[in-house]
Amino acid sequence: MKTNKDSATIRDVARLAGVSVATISRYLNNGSLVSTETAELVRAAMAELKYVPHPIARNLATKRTNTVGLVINDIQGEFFTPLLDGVIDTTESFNYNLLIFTSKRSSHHDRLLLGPIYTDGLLVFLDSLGENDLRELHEAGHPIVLIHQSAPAGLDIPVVTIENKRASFRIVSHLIEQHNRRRIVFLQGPQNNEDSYWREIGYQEALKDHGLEFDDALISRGDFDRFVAHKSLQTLIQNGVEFDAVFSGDDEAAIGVLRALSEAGLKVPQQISVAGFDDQRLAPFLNPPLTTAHAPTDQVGITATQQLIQLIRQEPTEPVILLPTELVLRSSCGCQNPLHPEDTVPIIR
Amino acid sequence: MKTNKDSATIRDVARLAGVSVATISRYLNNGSLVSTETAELVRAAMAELKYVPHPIARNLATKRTNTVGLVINDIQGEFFTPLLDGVIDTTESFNYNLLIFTSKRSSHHDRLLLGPIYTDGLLVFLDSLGENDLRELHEAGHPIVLIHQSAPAGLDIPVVTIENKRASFRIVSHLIEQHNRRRIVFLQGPQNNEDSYWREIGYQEALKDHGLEFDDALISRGDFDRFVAHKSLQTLIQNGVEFDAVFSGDDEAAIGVLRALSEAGLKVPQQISVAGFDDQRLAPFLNPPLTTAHAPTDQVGITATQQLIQLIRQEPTEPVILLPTELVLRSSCGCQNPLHPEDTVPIIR
DNA sequence: CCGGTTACTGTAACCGGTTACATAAATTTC
DNA sequence: GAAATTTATGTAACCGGTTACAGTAACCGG
Repeated sequence: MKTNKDSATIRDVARLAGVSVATISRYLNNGSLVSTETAELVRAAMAELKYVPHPIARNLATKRTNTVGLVINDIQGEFFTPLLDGVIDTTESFNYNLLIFTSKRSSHHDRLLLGPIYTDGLLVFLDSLGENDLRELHEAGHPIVLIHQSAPAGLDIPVVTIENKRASFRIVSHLIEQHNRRRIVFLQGPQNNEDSYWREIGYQEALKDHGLEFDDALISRGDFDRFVAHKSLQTLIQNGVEFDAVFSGDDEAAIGVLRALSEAGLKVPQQISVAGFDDQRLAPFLNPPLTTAHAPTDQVGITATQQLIQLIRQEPTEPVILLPTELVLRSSCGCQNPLHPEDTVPIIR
Repeated sequence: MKTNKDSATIRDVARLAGVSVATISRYLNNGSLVSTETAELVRAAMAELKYVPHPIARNLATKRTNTVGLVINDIQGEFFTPLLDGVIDTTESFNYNLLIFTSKRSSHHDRLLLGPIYTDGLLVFLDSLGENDLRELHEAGHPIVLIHQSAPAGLDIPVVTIENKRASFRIVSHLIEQHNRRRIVFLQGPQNNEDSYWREIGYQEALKDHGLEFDDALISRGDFDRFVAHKSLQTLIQNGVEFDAVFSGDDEAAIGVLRALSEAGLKVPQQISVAGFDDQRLAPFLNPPLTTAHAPTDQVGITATQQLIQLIRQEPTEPVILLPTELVLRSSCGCQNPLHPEDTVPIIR
């Protein structure tokens, strides 16, 4: 509509300033290459024309895009928002753009090849990318940082995730030491989920450390899903398996656990202690409020993005970063008096 | 590392196929322009070289980017995930990329000018963009769709939002008709928030429709914030204002309301009915489970993106789309028996 | 005063596509 | 069978930047 439909180009500026386009470009990219007087001319011309360099033309010429890509397949889920929040904060403060790729549809190979062209580097969440794609991108020299997933054998791709094992160890130890629990159910996450793997290791180590023997019958599937966890617990109860606590693998599964226990008439925490993992937004609102481990998901986003930018800039990076998790004691383990009505309507996370 | 460091260009393909670059380009963009035999040659050459067109070069030449931008300032908040989910689904199915802009930092004017170059169109959420920026972009002919915010006077920018007034009317009518409430508190959202504005109108119309008179003393601020709502309700109670229900404006504020009522020893829903708006993930987990209106946020994302793509393609669009909201009756209004323990550990949203 | 730096600047090729225009062959029209 | 049209293709300019290379002027040391 307006006359500024096509904005000024570098050649317009050059003409107005009476210099060559190379000089404008130099002024833009490294001011020190231009004399003070010329710089002033250029500045004036740019201002007059309201010149803004065309980033796409620049991308094409430099083969840099100033954009990082986030590859993720499941947008749902509580952790996504804080993760993205951290990523955005960091990309913004380094003046990078953020492009989101999801691999819901199997258009993988079309889009993946686009990735390296549209972005200077990729943040890859969980198993959003298969090993082959990962290997291919990495070997093509494209910077990648993995989130909540370790690198396939032989690929030195930096990883950022959370300290699952230690937190899991502490949760289980807490149930044993403070609440005198002896038969603690563990619900596994989805197949091949690394978070779940380490949580299970932490669980086992805590048992061992306290002289409790590992009982296979206490291990069941939760899939980080309330329905699956609900079903698993029902089965456990029906089969008459004895237990006095449930470590549900994550908070989402804890919802199903609490439900199943409630339906079976089992009191939490009086009869059964329950603990989750993640400290999702709704954890304090469960009944009773859920004891869990706080996963610093926003920090994961921040740290992973920082690592990626360092990688892009060819600065040194850490091969593996484990961010510390923090125990959050609420009522479901038995720590606080769950009869206080206020506890069920918390105002603070 | 590998030999494919620099991938094949259109000229490589042209050489191998023994045709001109223009022919390759034509084959790529409109197959019907090249003869069947030539097409076969081109196809073979492309396959042999594993040729993939360089999207950025294409962007530069065509001035189209196949990318839509989402401008949003608050990543936090429950509604963001479903919104984004809808946007991603839709951009993916139309083969568009998605670029996220946030305007946390006031680097507005640097980045905004980038917007139109990096993207073919913008989804603008709430008040992420000031009226001036909006006007400027719109007048420069850049496609925009507004989400949860109506267009500034004189700008015919399509809008997608939810049907606040009707849902609000139904909630309040429900409290009056089914639960015989007469003095219903309404907590306003943040200043100038349009959702809140229409919810308040709906509230007033429902009162009027049922012959109840509007009482200024029952209106207070909630700001869609649990702390603000908590404080407001405390004040109301201290001042001895009589009321028998609270419509908290949104679910987040309802948390503070429930807390304040619980602290004051007021029973929900026996003495006071409470209703929220949005149907956030945690609404069923509040105590008692919250009666609210379900906001179809994922649909908002889908619809807005569809509108934007239509706008980009110069197809006709709707000036305003109001998506229907749905009443979700739980216990906090008095509808279900809140003493059933299962109700406080729901397994279904 | 002369060869060697240093500081600026311009020319022009290049990044990898698209597309207006021109041309030649094939087809249709009368 | 000539003119008009259609179909297929090539040539080269263009999108808007960057940058290798070359050239000129000023500066420096001996």
